[in-house]
Amino acid sequence: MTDGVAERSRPRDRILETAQDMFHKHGIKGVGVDAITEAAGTNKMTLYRHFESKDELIVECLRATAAKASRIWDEFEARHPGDKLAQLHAWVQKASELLSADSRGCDMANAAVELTETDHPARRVIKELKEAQREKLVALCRDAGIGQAELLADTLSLLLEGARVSMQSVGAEGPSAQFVRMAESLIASFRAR
Amino acid sequence: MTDGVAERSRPRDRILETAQDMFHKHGIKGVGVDAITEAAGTNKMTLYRHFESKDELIVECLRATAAKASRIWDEFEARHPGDKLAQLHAWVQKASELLSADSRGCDMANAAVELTETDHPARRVIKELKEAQREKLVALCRDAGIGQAELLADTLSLLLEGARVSMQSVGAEGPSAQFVRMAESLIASFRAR
DNA sequence: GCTGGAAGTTACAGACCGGTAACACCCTAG
DNA sequence: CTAGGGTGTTACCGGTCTGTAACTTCCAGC
Repeated sequence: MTDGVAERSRPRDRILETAQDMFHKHGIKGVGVDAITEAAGTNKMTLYRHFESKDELIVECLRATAAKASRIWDEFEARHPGDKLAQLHAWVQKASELLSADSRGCDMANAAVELTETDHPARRVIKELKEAQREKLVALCRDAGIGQAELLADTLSLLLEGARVSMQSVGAEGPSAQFVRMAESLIASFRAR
Repeated sequence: MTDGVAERSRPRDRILETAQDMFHKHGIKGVGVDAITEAAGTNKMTLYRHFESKDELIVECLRATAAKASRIWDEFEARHPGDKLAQLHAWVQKASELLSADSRGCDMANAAVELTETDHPARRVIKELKEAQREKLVALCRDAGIGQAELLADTLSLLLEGARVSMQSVGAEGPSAQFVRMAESLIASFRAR
């Protein structure tokens, strides 16, 4: 039973992809390595030949998520070359898509909640990605000609972060449903200053 | 070793209080019942005489958290009787205090992240509390004479929720540091309409 | 002082966890 | 054909998890 994600590709890739999916759906502590390897159509030994521990697998999953996120930013630039304001609106649009599905929120944020040990290796990756995202959004706001770029970027960040976690508590019909409206009106308001 | 929280009081209360504290610090799945009872200066049998399962203990902890939260709202009314706008500012102030400590965020939201089973008994409690909080904040905004009360309340909710989870990813010096500024300027902006 | 119930103690069941050892297998590169 | 690396299989280790059984101890109310 190769189960879903697991076509014929290299075991390492299958494990990584399956782990990302299962961590997202069931939480990191809610999934054992046995379950991952079984769903990936392989076995525990193979996992431990490619990853030296579950913690390292977690880190690698988060890195993969970070790489995916990075690609989205390239897409903004590719679709609206030079037009930073359009890219900012594209960011809002993309963010709202994350809220429409029944997604379980941001893998990074969720991992930060689950992995309470302050020295867990995953914490570095989480912090790095979140800071990179912040810098990108600040740059986008600044280059779009907005005065208080940092403040707008941080506000938008918190709104999205809040919307993604709120969905998990009260569902998509809660406060997160108003995200686009909030974000767009904020942008308009900052532009008017 | 009665350890911190556990003075001489009824075992049930000690267990409840200790569990709340440990769940908050180490996460729900990161703490076993043995560790809780030991820290509470009692033993596992006593725990299972008062709570029929760990899941029920979790639910009871969240209910206690909800009760605490409810008391805070009474405090707003007591300190600024009738003055809804002052109460709204008190809410912002209180919210910011939650961000200054090295707290691990909102127990409800964290539980929603950790307990991925959609039919987990705790989910009802989480949703109920979050919806109650939302209604209270909406009422506060409306009674403070703000036009788009729901939208302001939802925006403030998402900002706080986002700030509390952002702290866990990037620390208190990240975007969450600007929470008060964002909230106050939002309130001012909504009042001006 | 006696009694009854709450609390503590010890031991255990059964499952699952992360991680490893030893060995058989297959498939491809030379 | 052959050699060797990647993979699969089975069994296991030691630890931890929730939850229970059987028994003892303590203490307050009568």
